[in-house]
Amino acid sequence: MKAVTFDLESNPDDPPSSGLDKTKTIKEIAREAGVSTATVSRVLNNPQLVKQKRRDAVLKVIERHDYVSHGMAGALAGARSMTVGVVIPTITNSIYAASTLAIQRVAQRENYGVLLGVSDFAPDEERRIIRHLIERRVDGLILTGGGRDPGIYRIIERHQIPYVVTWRLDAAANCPCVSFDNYSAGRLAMSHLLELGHRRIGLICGRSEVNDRAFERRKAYEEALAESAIAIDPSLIFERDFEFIEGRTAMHRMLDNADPPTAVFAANDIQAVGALSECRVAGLNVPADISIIGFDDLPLAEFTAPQLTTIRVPGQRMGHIAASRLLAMIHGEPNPPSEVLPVELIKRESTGPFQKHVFRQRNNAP
Amino acid sequence: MKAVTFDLESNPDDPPSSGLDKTKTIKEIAREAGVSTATVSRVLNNPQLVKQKRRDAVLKVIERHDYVSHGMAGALAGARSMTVGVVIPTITNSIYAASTLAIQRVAQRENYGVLLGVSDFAPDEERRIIRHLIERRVDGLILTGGGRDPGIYRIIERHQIPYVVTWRLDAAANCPCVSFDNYSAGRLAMSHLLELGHRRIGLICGRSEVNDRAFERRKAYEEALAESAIAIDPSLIFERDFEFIEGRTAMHRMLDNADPPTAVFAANDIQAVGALSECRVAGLNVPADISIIGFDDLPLAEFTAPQLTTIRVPGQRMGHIAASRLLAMIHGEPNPPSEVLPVELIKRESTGPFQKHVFRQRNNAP
DNA sequence: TTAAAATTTGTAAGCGATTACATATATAAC
DNA sequence: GTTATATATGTAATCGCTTACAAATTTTAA
Repeated sequence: MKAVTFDLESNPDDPPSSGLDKTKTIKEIAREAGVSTATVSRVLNNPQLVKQKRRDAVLKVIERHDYVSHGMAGALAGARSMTVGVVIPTITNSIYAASTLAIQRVAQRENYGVLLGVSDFAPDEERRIIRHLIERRVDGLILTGGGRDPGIYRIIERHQIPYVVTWRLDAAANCPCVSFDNYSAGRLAMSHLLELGHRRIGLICGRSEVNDRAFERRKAYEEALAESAIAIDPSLIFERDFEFIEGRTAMHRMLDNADPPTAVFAANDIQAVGALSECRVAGLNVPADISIIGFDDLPLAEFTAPQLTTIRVPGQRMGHIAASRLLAMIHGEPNPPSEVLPVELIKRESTGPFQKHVFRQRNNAP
Repeated sequence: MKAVTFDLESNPDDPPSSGLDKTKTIKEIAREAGVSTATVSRVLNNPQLVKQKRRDAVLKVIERHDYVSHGMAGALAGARSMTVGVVIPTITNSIYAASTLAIQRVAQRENYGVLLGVSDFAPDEERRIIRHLIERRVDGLILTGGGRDPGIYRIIERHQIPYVVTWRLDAAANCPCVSFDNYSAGRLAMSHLLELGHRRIGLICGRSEVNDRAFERRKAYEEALAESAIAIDPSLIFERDFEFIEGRTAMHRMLDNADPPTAVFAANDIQAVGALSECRVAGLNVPADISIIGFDDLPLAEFTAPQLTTIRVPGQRMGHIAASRLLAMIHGEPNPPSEVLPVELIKRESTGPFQKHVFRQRNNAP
């Protein structure tokens, strides 16, 4: 306010008294460089259209004033914001780090900025974030996982914003997905356990109502058991938040079971590590007494004691491909088909063959 | 392009043939609701200025069309973008998760959106991100750590964007800092080790040239030793990236030392966990054979084997306070003073008293 | 009932860039 | 040396919104 009043007193033709004055506009840069605003704009966006000599002169002025173009004005006029929005559920653990980083790198290479929103697994928050990103007129959107209110897709589509979904496979979706198949990845984990001879298997996973990845993995668990003619025991299934401590407490209750499992499928590494630590506290030997398999193959998985057997998920590749596809869509190419990437079983130390004798002992102790 | 041509053919007074047509503007909403654009704008930004009845009518139209205001146009006209930018070095590990989440919550409460940039510890990338955020005309900026080119501050200040710095303490900075004192936190860790009787102490930390937190912690390490009249042995100091594996390899080399340390200060929990796992592989008992203290108190620290002794850093509080301060600045309040929060030593299982006998044994083995 | 005050709405001038188009200048072709 | 072609620059309309100000309406006070 004060600054404005002050400005009126000074002659606009006067050179600024000090270097550090108010934000410069393209017009002022143009005047100072003795060119039109169009030329300045071209120097910034299509340098090859401006003669070398003039270009250098303009650049010098730009640098002298630390001029940064007003992106909003640019986006308004030019209709491109040069930004993509990325929405992930959490940064509390590093599950989405690899894919996010890959997205950022690809975007940056093409001079796009990335706006990251963290929904904290809350649908309302995710919706708010998406609206905010649309308001900022991102040129494209990368969403994580599925299972959201279809209204959200409608909004995005109304605004004709290209988007791709990662970490979830939905062949029927009307947008490209870049993912692995959570269901068959879950089956892969279960096969491993089953092949080791385990028949009493517990499950720890995320909340399947708000997390479709958890849902798919749980389904894999249940169907794998069914196909092996093993009854599903609800007292061996725990849906919890993505926290170490939740894995621990779930495991604790699992061990309290009258007939505890000989193996546990923890549908993410975080909970698996929590479960692992609970076993240690309980004096159980993994995998001799009980096998644990995780999911994700976080960097951490290699550094636990014992090292965690898990399912490696192609985080980086998903991010890379999703970003590339999105950029292509932004550039006007037609929607690419969905892409399904392979996962991999990483056998480490936390799973081993079923041994019937060992493990009833502990439970018989006082 | 095609759409534009097409539009010309249709009578602008015609009602749209289907619900799903091109993005609506405030003008169209206004026309359809039978009010002026000013009224629509007020419904969105100052609802109390519009009579109930009319407001409801406008809202109905807005909802029918999933209208989302063009934030860029708004920011251009109104000079507020309702967004704050946050720049952190990494999301690969969860060190900055707590503070970032807290920022997001505070911002959201006041209806601000958060744009998150991840610099991946690269100064150039950080600069690019900051420019991009300025271009998007964020209303405020929260930076992580110090040690960056002063030119960056100049740019931010030229654009008169309020900003605060977290995770680093710099009383002399001309912007508010919200942090703990990395140096004295480092001293706290060292005191713990020293009090346990250790005199041969190794250090694993981040790269002190690009990371001022690492620098401060290293300084604490060196000065603590100096004050205890212990010579600094460069062969016991390892500056590495923030990765588990780096902690492991650093530890490996440390154990190869002709005179290996009896304790290690790992200046972050990630590297500490790496070190821990290397000890296990080497058949060393922590803390009987060697003590390890971490830094940060990640959620993970409680779930390692053994549980990690570490320095608890007030991540969440930093984020909360930083965001609150920033919002106040955005609302025109004068810059608050810097704030220094306390840290805490969390004693768990990975540190224990010096025991001279045990540990030369291993090294004497073939 | 009427004037004054308070509330509600509309009008229209920007905000700071981009870009189609017109114009000016340089290069090429004959 | 012209004329045609290509290149370089400028002019000014435009993007969609906010908001100062003016105008209209309602409420309050006398």
